[in-house]
Amino acid sequence: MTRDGRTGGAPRTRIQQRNRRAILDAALDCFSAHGFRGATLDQIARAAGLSKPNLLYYFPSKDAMHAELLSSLLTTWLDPLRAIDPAGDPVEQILAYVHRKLEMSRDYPRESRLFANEILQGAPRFGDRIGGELKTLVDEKCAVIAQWQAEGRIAPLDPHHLIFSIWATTQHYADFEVQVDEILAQGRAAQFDAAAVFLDTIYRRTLRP
Amino acid sequence: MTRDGRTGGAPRTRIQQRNRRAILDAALDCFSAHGFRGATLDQIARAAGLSKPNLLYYFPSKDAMHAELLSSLLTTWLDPLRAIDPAGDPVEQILAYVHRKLEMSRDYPRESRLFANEILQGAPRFGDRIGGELKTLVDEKCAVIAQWQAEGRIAPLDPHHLIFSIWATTQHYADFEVQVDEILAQGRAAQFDAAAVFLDTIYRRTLRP
DNA sequence: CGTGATCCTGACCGCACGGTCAAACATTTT
DNA sequence: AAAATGTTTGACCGTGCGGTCAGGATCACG
Repeated sequence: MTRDGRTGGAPRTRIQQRNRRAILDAALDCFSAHGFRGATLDQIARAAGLSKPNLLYYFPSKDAMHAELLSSLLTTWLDPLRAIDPAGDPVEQILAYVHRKLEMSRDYPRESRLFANEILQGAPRFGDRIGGELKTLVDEKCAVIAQWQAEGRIAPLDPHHLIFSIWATTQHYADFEVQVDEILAQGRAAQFDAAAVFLDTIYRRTLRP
Repeated sequence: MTRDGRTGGAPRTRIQQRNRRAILDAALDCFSAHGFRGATLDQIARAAGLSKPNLLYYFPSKDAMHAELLSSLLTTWLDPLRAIDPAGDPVEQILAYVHRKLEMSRDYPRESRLFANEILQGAPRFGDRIGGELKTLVDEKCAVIAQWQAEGRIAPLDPHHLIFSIWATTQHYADFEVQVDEILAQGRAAQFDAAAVFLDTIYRRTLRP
């Protein structure tokens, strides 16, 4: 037994790296598609091409896999917001944020759904992370937006609700993918191109001072 | 044994009405909070104040409860969209739709989350209903919106994505309630008032020809 | 009051789940 | 080549799940 419980502990061997990666990828598939309780270890094991006990050789428990996924997700998930530059052009900064978020929905729909599943069910295993760094970052960026508004550089709008609307409209394409697919009879690429045009338009109109 | 499997079958006695109601209400609580697999019959039974076998006296299975909830949900869920009047004023019609949807998120958050849970996980027990009446209705209303645009009465925007954005922004307040609560430090009523103002503003700006 | 229909429950069943473990297998080190 | 370390697995365990059933309690009604 070599596994330590530490989340960030650098895996020593190549085989550990490969297997941990495979497990987390399979777990992401299952958790995002069926929720935490809906996903089973056997399912994850099969998807990862490993046996169930072998999964538990690399991770102490099902919760541990889920926790690691969520934990490593939050950071990258907030990066686009973090990248909003107070020194940049207000409208372009916010629009760039919209586009980055939309691209994340296109390129990482599983991560979006994992997140959505967790929040939907009351964030039972996420808890303080939301009230913590997320709220801090959001409040910080809202202050920037409020400042821009005070300078008359974008239209006055409740910054928090503006951010909510950006989250909602962009993540919708990942979280509700089956619905979107069913209603739009076209390929994913075309869907996202059209969505980009649409969101660009409405936020440009919305933000114009 | 008196129960027939029919979904619309009118319950004969008062006690049947009361208990079926209580069960469906408890089931809605559980399913919306934990997803289909996450909810257990014992949990639902406790919430309904009945014993587990008694639940299965009124419903043949857990799936049946879930199916009945979803089935009776879809109709009322689409009513606000159905109410869009081609003969009315375009901007006001669409804004009224936005407000109705937002009110549904405020007044029926459990239903919204039940729906979200189902779609998120690929609509495994919903299936053709989406491709059926939902798509039909949406396409119909999109045609109305396209007509309005052709007449120059509202701004040209992809109608499907417009509807997606309305769904996303309004349902967000129900589906991601814990996140919204955590970030906004205020009561629910104030949240929804602010959201109404915000959405009214952005869609007014967006739709103006 | 009696009697048939309806309503309710404790005890139980089979199964699948998360997790354990001892032992086999593989790889590296000495 | 053998010892030590690291990796994998089949078999197993306890629990909680959805669901069943025989029979008891309760009700509606003649």
